[in-house]
Amino acid sequence: MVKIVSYRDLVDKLIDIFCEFGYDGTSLTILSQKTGLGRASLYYHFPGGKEEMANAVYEKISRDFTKLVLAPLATDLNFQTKIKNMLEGINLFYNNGKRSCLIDVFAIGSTKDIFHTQIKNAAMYWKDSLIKIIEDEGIDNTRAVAISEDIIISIEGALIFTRATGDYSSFNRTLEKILNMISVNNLR
Amino acid sequence: MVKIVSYRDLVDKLIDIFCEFGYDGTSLTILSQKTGLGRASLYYHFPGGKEEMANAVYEKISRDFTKLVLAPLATDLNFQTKIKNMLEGINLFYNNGKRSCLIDVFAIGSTKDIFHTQIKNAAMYWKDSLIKIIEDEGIDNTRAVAISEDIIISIEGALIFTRATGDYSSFNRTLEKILNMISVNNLR
DNA sequence: TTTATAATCGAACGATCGTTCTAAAGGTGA
DNA sequence: TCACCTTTAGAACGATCGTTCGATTATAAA
Repeated sequence: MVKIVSYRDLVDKLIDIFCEFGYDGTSLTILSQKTGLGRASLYYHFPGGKEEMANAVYEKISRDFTKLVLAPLATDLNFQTKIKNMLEGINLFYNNGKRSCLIDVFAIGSTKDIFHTQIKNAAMYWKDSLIKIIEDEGIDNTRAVAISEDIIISIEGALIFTRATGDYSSFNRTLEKILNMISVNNLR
Repeated sequence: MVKIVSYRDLVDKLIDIFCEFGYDGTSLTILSQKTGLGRASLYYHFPGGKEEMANAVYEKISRDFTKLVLAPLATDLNFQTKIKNMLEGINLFYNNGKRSCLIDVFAIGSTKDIFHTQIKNAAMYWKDSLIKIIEDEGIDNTRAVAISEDIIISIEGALIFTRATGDYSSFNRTLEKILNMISVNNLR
């Protein structure tokens, strides 16, 4: 096990734990065992307890997603490059499809109500960002909306399919498919 | 609330409950309140307790999926009709995208290890069924695999996206997109 | 070395978990 | 009415939950 030496390491470890067991399935006993910290030590770092740990995890994930996936779309680079960079960000964010649970963990169970609005806003923002840069390529709105949804849906679906089958190659295949699809010739 | 008058109604209700709270998030207190049955009454129907309830739920879902989604692919009808019937089955199975959690509930938390193999097999069988009928249309294997994965991934992704955004229309739009995609002219 | 703060720990708390208990109500055929 | 089986119910069990407690160790500046 990777030794935890900083707060950042601790949050990274919490991400793995919540992903493996889900929020409701993660007990303090599990958290203590997997992090190597005593129960009281966890409460020293997160006085709000389990819920504050989930918040820290969500905020870390949210920052990573913004940096790796959303930020590349807001640059001044050309269209193809922006999409390519976004897909590389997706690959990093989801660790080649191996970390497929990031949304589901918070979309199910006790955390559902807490994070639903934030997840919704993130999805909408992602979609709107894609629509904007596709429209900038001269594509009409209706088609831009369809393409944007298609991109996001393909990525999310590939994550689910990959987790179900254990076949990580299908995740990478999907990312390549998206990259091929968005050559300007294919857009129209 | 719909009154529960039979074992079948009870299992249907359990599906809704597990979908809403997840397996680990569903307590016996919740189960008792939502079904209107006392704790001991639940144990009368499911002596194995919570785990047996989850099994009953999974088996019901599995039967529905086989009947609504897989069976249409194994008929003697023409290709387009088979796909069309499958998509209608998907629409029924997922209730227009409103029941998007059927897989995730069992793929996360304590039930993960129990049902992982079964979920994997179901996904593979679905994919193989699609590959077979696409190859029957004269498409080579490599392309048939890609198309099959694309269909499943689009459906699963649309479910995730729909749950995140609350926009059920994108689910139906995705099903229509698949139907348009699989006209034999577009396949090659 | 002394002192102050940061970080750790396991024991123990009340609450809730899944489960089991005993008993009663409801229904059916004799 | 009676006996019998199905189905119901809530109280109570031990176990585990998330949380808090008092106290000890580690770190670092004085």
